[in-house]
Amino acid sequence: MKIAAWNVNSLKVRLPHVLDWLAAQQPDALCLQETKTEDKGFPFAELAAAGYTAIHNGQKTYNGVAILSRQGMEDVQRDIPDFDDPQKRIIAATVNGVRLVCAYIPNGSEVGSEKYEYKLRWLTALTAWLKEEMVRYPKLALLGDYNIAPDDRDVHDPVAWKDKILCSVPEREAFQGLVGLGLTDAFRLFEQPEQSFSWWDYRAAGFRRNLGLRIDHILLSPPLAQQCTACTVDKAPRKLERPSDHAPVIAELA
DNA sequence: ATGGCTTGAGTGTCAAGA
Repeated sequence: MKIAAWNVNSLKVRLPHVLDWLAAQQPDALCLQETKTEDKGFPFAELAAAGYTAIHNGQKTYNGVAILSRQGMEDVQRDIPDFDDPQKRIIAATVNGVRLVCAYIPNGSEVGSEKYEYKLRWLTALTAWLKEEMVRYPKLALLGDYNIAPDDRDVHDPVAWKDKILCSVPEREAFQGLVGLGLTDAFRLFEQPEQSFSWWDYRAAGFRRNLGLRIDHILLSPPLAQQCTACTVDKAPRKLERPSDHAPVIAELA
C-alpha cells in the first residue's frame, strides 16, 4: 500500500499537478492539505474520473484537508472531537484496514504570538485524541503538514532558525509527544540524502538553492512501521511551473 | 533589510503562509 501527503496550497490552482502526480505515482491514498475551498469548489468529478474517491473537510480561503483513495473509505471523521476549532485541519478515514489521519497542523506565525499558543493547544488536543485513536485503530498513520522541523537535520540553516517558528523547543517537544505515543517518523527509518526537505520558500529562489525545511511527515504506529519498506520526498512537482511550495511525502507499506 | 513570492478576497491592497 502506497500512501502520501501533500500540501497543495490551493487545490483549484494545483489540480493539474495533482492529477498528473496521481497518474505518475498511483498512490492508494493521498492526503491533501490547504485545499483552500469549500465543498462546492472541490473537484470531486475530476478526481473520480482519475479513479479516486475523495472526502473533504473544507472552508473558504484557508486550510481545508482531503483524503483521496482508490478504495472505499470507512468511518470518516472531521475535526478533533471535543476541541472547539472553526479551522478545518483534520480529516480521517479507514482504508484497507489502515486508519489515515490527514492533518494540517497550524503554522503558528511567530513564537510567542496568539497563533503560536493556538498551535501548541491544537497539538495538545491532537495528541490526546490520537492516544485514544491508536487503541481503537492499531494500524494508524498520521500524515500531513506538521509545520514542525523535528530536528536540526531537517533545517537548511539550523543556526538562523534556532528557536524560530517551526523549530522552537516547545514545537519540537510536541512532535516528540506524538512519537511518545508510539508513532515513528517513517522518513527516518531509512537512509536519506543529506539536506532532505519538503518545503522551500517561494521567495529568494529557495528551491533552486535548496533552502528548505522538512515539515511534512508520515508518522506510523508500530504495526505499520514494521510494514514500512520506503519513505521518500518527491521533489519533481516542486520543479513544475506554478508549483506548491511543498513537495509530497510518500510511504510504502508491505 | 522582519524584505523576498503565492494565494484568495475582490478591484484596493491586505492577510496568511512558513
